[in-house]
Amino acid sequence: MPARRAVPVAAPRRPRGRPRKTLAERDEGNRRQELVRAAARLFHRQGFAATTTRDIAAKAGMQSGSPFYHFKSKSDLLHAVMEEGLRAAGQRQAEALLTLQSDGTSAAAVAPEAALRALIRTQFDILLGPGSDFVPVMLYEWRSLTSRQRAGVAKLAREYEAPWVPVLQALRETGRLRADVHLARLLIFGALNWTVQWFDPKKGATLDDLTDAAMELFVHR
Amino acid sequence: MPARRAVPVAAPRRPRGRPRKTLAERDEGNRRQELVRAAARLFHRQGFAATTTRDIAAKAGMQSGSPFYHFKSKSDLLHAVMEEGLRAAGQRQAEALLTLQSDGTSAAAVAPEAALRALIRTQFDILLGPGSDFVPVMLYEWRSLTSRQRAGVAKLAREYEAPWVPVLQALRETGRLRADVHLARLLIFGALNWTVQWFDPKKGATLDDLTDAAMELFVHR
DNA sequence: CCTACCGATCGGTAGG
DNA sequence: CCTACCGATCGGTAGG
Repeated sequence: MPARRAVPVAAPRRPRGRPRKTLAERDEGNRRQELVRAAARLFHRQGFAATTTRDIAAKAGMQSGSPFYHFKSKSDLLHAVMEEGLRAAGQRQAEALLTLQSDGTSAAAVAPEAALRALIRTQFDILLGPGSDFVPVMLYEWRSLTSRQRAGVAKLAREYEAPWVPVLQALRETGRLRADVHLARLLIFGALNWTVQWFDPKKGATLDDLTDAAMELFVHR
Repeated sequence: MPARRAVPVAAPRRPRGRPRKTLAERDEGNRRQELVRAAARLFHRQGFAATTTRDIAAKAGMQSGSPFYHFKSKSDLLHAVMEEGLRAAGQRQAEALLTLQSDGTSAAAVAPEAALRALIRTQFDILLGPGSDFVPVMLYEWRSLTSRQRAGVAKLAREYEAPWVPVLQALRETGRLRADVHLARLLIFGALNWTVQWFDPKKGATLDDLTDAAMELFVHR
């Protein structure tokens, strides 16, 4: 048998195609998420412009340049915070509405009022509950997005807002709401969103108290 | 007659005491006010952190270092914007309430509802009417004050808010409001303050429309 | 993801 | 109030 031609020695064989993730690579998604979480908290507490990418890196345990390995720009980080916030919010809202339909109470009569209560309670949880940095950042920092990013976020926000309209419409038809439905929705959202500015759980009121007060304020007897 | 001793020639006689203001000096207050106005508009449009003192100087027709002749720091300028906003707002509110008392309608019955309408309408004017940059800046940028400045602004804000409570209390006693008075006031303020985020006069609704919608939403029949 | 760095910008000041 | 400037900070990048 002739000596085989020398072939370039291949590196130790590795499986073809997409490599199985090593431990470090599997971490990658987590590191990215840690950055988003750190950014959400800092943007919420200090505002976007007053937060440096160095602050965020430090909070995620990285060096100053490292966020830019995961995100093209500071504004992309802000965008990621908002998208994550709206995604989670939409999911929670959908779950709340589903629970409502399957809880067995006779739909027709109680429905719109119970639905509004569920929507409001969910909104308070998103705005003020544990881990609630993402949506407040969206509410108070959307000016800092590029206009292209802003358009995308606005679309997600409209999807989140959509389920409120038929509920308010139904309440209006039963005389429990007098105002124009669209203006009412905007005013109600303002009342809820503004709680981010003043609500302090240490002062005694709970999110349920807040929900009761809101229902009493908006829904007529 | 002996020659008089030479006396140092005095500069052209000027009146004693506080000098009459020259044109340039009379301008000084105006220049300061121009800075505050320019700052209010820019802080409102871009946010405090995203506005540079150079932006403000340029808008007031000055060089980059000149704002610091009038204000010790950027944060002092912000503080001046807020104090001016609250001062003007308090004055307008007081006028609105006075007009109410002297318009001749029999007080007892209509009073609380008419009073709430006047308060809301005034608030919309302050937030959305012509020249309405100052109070929105206060609402959305108070975090950027030093804690000492914040305490002063908070005190003025409490004075502005005070007249709302007895009005809401009276409405509650006549059954036109069901919610707790203090929570109701906070929720109502949120609904009004949030209009800064979405109200667009070009979309057809007027401040009177907004006032009607708010009254219909909050005041039960 | 770190190291080392750049270019730009910013609040603020001295001196007139 | 302008001129001229400083020191610090910041978003972002090259190269490994």
